Amino acid sequence: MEFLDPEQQLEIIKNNVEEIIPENELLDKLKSSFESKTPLNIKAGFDPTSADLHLGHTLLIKKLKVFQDLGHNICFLIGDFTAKIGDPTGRDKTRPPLNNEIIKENSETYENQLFKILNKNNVQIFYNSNWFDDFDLVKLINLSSMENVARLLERDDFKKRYQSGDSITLTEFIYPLLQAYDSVVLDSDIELGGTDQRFNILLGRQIQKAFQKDQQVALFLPILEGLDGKLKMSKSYKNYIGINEEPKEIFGKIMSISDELMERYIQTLYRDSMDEFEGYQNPLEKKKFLAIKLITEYHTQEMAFSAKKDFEEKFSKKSFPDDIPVLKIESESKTFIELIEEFTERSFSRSEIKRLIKDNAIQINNVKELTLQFVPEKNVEYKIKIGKRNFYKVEFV
RNA sequence: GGGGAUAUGGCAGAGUGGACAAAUGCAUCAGACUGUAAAUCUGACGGCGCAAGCCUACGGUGGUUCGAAUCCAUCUAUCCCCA
Repeated sequence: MEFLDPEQQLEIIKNNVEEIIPENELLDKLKSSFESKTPLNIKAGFDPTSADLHLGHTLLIKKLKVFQDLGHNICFLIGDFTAKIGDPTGRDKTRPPLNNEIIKENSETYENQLFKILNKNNVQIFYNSNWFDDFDLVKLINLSSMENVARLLERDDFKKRYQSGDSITLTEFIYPLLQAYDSVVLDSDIELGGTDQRFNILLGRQIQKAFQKDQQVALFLPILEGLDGKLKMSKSYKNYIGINEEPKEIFGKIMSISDELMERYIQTLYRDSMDEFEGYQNPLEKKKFLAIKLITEYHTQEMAFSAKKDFEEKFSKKSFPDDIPVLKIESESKTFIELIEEFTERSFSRSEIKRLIKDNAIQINNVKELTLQFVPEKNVEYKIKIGKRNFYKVEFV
């Protein structure tokens, strides 16, 4: 395998990266890899705490792609064991542990999502249960002796929790050590992670040294904000866009972010192709373009445009979509509320339905002024819209 | 092991015997407006009832009281201090 000149590689790698620690070591590694014609091991780890990889993860995976294209070896670590403990990073509470089945299911979905971005070449996937499932106490104690409590407590998230009197369990202290040990097993040369992974990844260097291994270089990528514009994008905050999500959903979610947040998304997600966005003065058009670009990346361009069309029909023109199946509902001696309950499959409580009616949020065939006493005619197809996003076609029999 | 503090709705956080389905903020939902599922404004926001009202809810259980989120007992959980 022929490698690019190390200096050139470094230039490419540095793009859209927050920080590299230490940068000169990275160059050294690239140089020796170049001379010996052996690829570097690039580690990135994910805990399978959810089934979806989301846009936040893609920043990292795209960077892996960069390394892959440069000919290096990608070590994708699925933390199926560590997921059971829960990464305390950025937490203000102890994370609830996950059970084995969920972890297993999630792990399986990761691989195919991963290869939406990466090629299969030079990618190795590791599960850390392989070495942690029978990790014995002696080893654990030995590992624990390599770090001290004072340093752990200096970590910002632990410090805050400690000072405000919240609980920190001993297992959470162990987590960073395990992540660090992964680097030992994988002979990691470079570990990628969000800036919030600073502590964990740097601890990897320390532990590798203690095991008399070469130390990895830490490479930090920007953190993507969640849809709320406050917290980081994460499944557990329910503020994410998953790359496996329906195009319509992705489109909608993008349209729902604030104009301000859109700018920040463009900057973090498309820092390399900012110029494509420059032609758009109008925030509406810009947002649509962002949505199309994203959907095209993880689905197809065709789907992206159809999602756009769908959005415009539904929300701009407020027209009723065609592709809604007609539900047949037995309406004999049922009240309006009971009928709504039935065709919405109880997505609303009765009190909610009443409120919606009161707020004029339910419209039937474009009529909004409804009362609880409304009695539909039989054998007629009704177009029913509840709120902005729920459409039903119902025929009462 | 000893002493102390705390536990409230999706989250944060008031309330310390009746006026409490429980202030306020965030989140959520809806309406108006709009070039946006943006911003802004308005309203709703436990369940059941057309309604009067009823039921469930302030960590669990059991009491005191006409009446308890509020008082007492006990249990549980978390935190702090001492050892």
